[in-house]
Formats: sequence, structure tokens, C-alpha cells
Amino acid sequence: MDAIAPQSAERPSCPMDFILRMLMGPWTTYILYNLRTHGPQRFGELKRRITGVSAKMLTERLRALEGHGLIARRYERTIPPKVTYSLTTRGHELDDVLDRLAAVGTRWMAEDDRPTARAAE
Amino acid sequence: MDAIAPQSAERPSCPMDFILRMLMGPWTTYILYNLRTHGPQRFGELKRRITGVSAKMLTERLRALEGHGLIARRYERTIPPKVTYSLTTRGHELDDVLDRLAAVGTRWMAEDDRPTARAAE
DNA sequence: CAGGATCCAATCGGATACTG
DNA sequence: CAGTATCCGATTGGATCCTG
Repeated sequence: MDAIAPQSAERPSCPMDFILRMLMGPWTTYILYNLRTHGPQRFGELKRRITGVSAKMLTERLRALEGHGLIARRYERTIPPKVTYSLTTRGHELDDVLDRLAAVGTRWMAEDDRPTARAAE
Repeated sequence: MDAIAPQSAERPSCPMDFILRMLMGPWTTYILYNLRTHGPQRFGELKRRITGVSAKMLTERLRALEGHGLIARRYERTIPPKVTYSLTTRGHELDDVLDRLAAVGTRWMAEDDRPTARAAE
């Protein structure tokens, strides 16, 4: 990962970059989190839960996640149509690491609120 | 994390958002990675190692990381001046989780290269 | 050397209107 | 319902020039 590839390049050669590229987009983690905690959901439910996201943005992120194989899109051509999104098995492989990340975040948020232990090494 | 705050809002209430906000900027992980593997470094070294990053961008990211308490900036007002960046103890708290993330990334990259096991659940 | 300041093109992303 | 298409203002981030 030492160098190489500008952040917007085509083929990331660094694993960290490769995987963060999947998670970095706006709202991405909200989507993953919601699908995980509330299970498979329809487009509208997701949009309602993730307050503030636009349809355009949500669609875009869902497509990207689908393209990366992290979520699955199930289309039922009823009238009206019903589209359900869910985590794939690959998507679930992130569960553990995302939990740990969230744990660190939680700890830091708590530390920052209680300004007692504020120092930067 | 259920909803709340647009991605660019002020005060994140979700731990995941809180921490990803620190890591999500362009080049951020490259900086952390380099500081970790090559130890404390000067601005110029970082810039040289992270190919393609502009001085403006690098400065901006370094300031952000410093503001979040992940890296420390040491300024020696010699002529010419010498500025050294290093990971703080808080910055090092990410070591484990970033390693795991990189591990998942490595696995997936390998899987994707060998197109045998391609399926989305 | 390590940036700060400025200018500018490109991209992003919301709002709105329309459709199978 | 679950999008797509279009328009358009707001940001982003590189390039360039300048300084303690």
C-alpha cells in the first residue's frame, strides 16, 4: 500500500484501499447497519430509516454495494413492484470487524464527552 | 445509528459514523498505514511515499487526523523547519481493527482474482 | 522545508418531474 | 413502489504562486 494509486483510481492494489472503497461512500455504513439490525428491507423502508438520504443517493449506494457483492437485490415484478435488499454472506463477513470498529468509536465518544482524559499522547 | 444526521452533519451521534468520519477522507488510511509501518516521518517523506497526493490534500488530512487525536505534529523551528508526524496512542488503538479489515480485504481480493468462487449469496 | 492563499475545473449530490 | 432523467448549486481538490 506504500504508495500507488490516487484515491479515485481504477484498480486498487492495496487491500485496505480495496475494502474501504466499498465502505467509504456516503451513507454506506448506515445502509449496512440497517440491513443487519432490521433484516432484509424494501427500498422505501431503508429510505425512511436513513433520514436525510435522497433517493438518488440511496439508489446509487445500493447499486455500488450490490456491485461489490455485499448486498443482494430481489425484484418482484408485482404491481406495485417490490424490491427487497439484504446482506449477502460476504456482507456478513464484515459483521465482526464493523462491531469492533463501532466499539472503538463508542469508547472514544465516551472519553471525549468526559473531558477529563483529554490528551494527544 | 438508525437514522439521524446527514453524512456531512456536525455532531455524529452514531459511534460507527463518529469513527468512520475520521477514516473516510481521501488518503487517510494511506497516511495511517505509512506512519505505522515506517514510523514517525516528516511531511516531505509522507508526501513522497503517498504517490499522487497533493500538498494541499495531505496537509488537510494531516490537520484532520491531528484534530481527531490520531496523529501528533512536532514542529521544530529550525531553518529550514522540520515537521514530524507520528501516531498517537489513540492512533495505535486502531492497529488491531485495521489489520482485520485489511485481512478481509486481502481475502476478497484473492477470491475475486480467482473467478472460480464468484457468487452473491 | 512545510505549508498558506488563490483560482478554477470537475464532480457531487439534492430537488424536481416523470415512468413501468 | 422503486426507481430514472435532468437541471443546477455547492464542494472538492489539483495547480500555481508565495512565505517564514
